[in-house]
Amino acid sequence: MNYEQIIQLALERGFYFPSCEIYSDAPAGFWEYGPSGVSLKNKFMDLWRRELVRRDRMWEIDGSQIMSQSVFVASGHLSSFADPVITCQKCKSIFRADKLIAEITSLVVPESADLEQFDKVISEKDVKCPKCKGNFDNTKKFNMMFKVGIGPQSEAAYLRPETCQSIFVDFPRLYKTMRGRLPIGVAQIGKSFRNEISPRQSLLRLREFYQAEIEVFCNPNKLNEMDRFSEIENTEIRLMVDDDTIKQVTCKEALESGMLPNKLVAYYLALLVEFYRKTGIDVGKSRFRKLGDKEKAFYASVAFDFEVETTIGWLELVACNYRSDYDLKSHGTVSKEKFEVLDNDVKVLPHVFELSMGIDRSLYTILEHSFREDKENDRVVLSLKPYLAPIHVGILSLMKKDGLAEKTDEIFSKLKTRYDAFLDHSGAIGRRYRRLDEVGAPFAITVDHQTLQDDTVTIRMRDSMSQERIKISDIESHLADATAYP
RNA sequence: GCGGAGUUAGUCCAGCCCGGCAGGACGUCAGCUUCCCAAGCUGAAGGUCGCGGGUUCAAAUCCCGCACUCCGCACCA
Repeated sequence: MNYEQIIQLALERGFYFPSCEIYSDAPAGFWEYGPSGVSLKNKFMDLWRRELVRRDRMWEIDGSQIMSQSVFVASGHLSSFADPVITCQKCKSIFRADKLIAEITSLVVPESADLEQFDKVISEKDVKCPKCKGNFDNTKKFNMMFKVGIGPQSEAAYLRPETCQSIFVDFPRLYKTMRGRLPIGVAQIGKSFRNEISPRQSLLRLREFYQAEIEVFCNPNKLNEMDRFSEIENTEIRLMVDDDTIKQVTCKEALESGMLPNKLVAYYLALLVEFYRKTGIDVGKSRFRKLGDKEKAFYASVAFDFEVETTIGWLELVACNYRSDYDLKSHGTVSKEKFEVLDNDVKVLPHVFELSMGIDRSLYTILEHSFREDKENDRVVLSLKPYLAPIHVGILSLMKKDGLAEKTDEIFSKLKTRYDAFLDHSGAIGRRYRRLDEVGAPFAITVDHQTLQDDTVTIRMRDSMSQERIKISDIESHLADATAYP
C-alpha cells in the first residue's frame, strides 16, 4: 500500500478528488470529499465525539470561519503567523529573510523585527542571492492567513487559521452558562484556512482543511489532581523525548519517569491513543514526539506531536500543545473581557492544553493502514472498522430473475434508513463483492433461491470472504451488533 | 517560490521524436448466460488531448506563456 494506490482508490471510488477540477485555474491545495469520503469522515467524527467529547463530558461548539481582525491581533497571528520574505530581483527565488541573513552573516535578526531592519542588514552586509548573486527586493511579510473584506466597506477580517480561536473567545460565555468546573474540555470540528506556500500531497497539506480541536481549560496549580487518571494509567503510549528512540511505556511509567510533565497531559495523550486505536490506525506505528524549542508554535510552552508512520514517512496527525495562559491572557487584554473563573472559590486564569487534530490527514492514514492487496483472491480490500465503513452492507440479488430482485428490494428498503446499505442487482456476483471490498463494506447480504423458500439469506464477511446463512428477521440485530461503535 | 519530470475517457497508459480520422486495457452501463467470488458472449455510453496564445492548408504532436500534479529544495505559526 502506498500513496499512489490510495489516491487512485480515492479517485475511482469517490473518497476525494481535486476541487474545481474541470477548470484550469483551480488553485492548488483544495480537495473535495465524494460520497464515500463524506461517509467515512462523518463516522470518524462520530467516533471522535464518542471517545473524547462524550467520554470526558466536553462541550462542543461550532464557531464562525470568518473572524474579526481583533481576534488575530490578540492571538498573535497577525504578527507571528507571517514570515519575512525576500525575493531575488534576477532569478525570483524567495527566501526567509531572517534565515538567509543568519546563514550568510551569522547575524541574528529576530523573525518579528521591523521590515526595515532586514533591509538595513541586507544592504550593509551586501547580502546577495545565493543562487544567482542577484540583488533582493525589499523585505515583505507573507502572512499565511486569508484576508476577507466584510460588507461594502470591505472591513478587514480573516478566515481562521485554526479553529481554536472560536473556543477561546467563547470561553467566558460558555463557562458562565454551561455550569462547568475545571478542568473542562471545549471541542470543535470545523474548517481552517492557511495560505500555504506550496500545498502538497492531496489531503496532507491543504489550504482549506478540517480540524477537530479540543482545548482543555485547567487550573495550572492542579495539573496533578486528576482523578480520571486512574482510567488510563495502564494505557501504553509510545514516546520520543530528548533523543531519537521511541519508548513504549504506560502512562503511569511515563509520568513517574518524568517523560510526561503531569497527569493532565498524560490523561489526554492516553485518550488520544485509545481513540486512534479504534480508528483502525496501527498505533504500534505511532509516537508522541516532544518538540524542541525551535519547532514549537509561538504560543506553546510544551508540545508533543502525535505522529504515525506511513509509506511517505512520519505524518503529524495531532499537535498537543500546552498553551499556558497565552490565549486567554491576550484575549483578555485586547477585549477587556474577564477570563478568570472560580475554581473552588479561588480565582484563576485557566491554562489551556490543546489537542489539535488534522482530520484529513487522519482519514488518509486510516485508508493507508486499512488498504490490503489480497493477491491470493485477486482483490483489493479496505479493511475498515465496520463502524467507519462508508457502506455498512451490500444488499445483492444472486440473479435478477425468478423474483429474487423483488425480494432483495424488500430487504433493502427495510434497512436503508438505519444503515448505509447499497443495493446491487447487476453483473457477476463476484465482481459485486469485490467492488464492496474496495470501499470497505464489511458485509454483503445475498438473496438466492433458498431465500424464497425459507426466508434466509447469506451474509458474507469482507475480510475472510466466508459466508453464513441467517434469517431475514435476524439481519437487523446482526448488523446492529456488527456495526456498533466499540 | 526554485529545479526536474509530467498532464490524452472514471482509472492506468499508448500516440508526440518525424504535424494528416482520438486509440488501447481495465472500469461503467444494457442485454444474454450463470443459484456465490473480477468467467464468457453481444452491444453501448464515455474526450474542451490541462488552459490560453502562436506557427501551419492542417496541431494531442512544433513554439511561447500560464495552471495543476508528482519528486527534490525551501516553507509548514
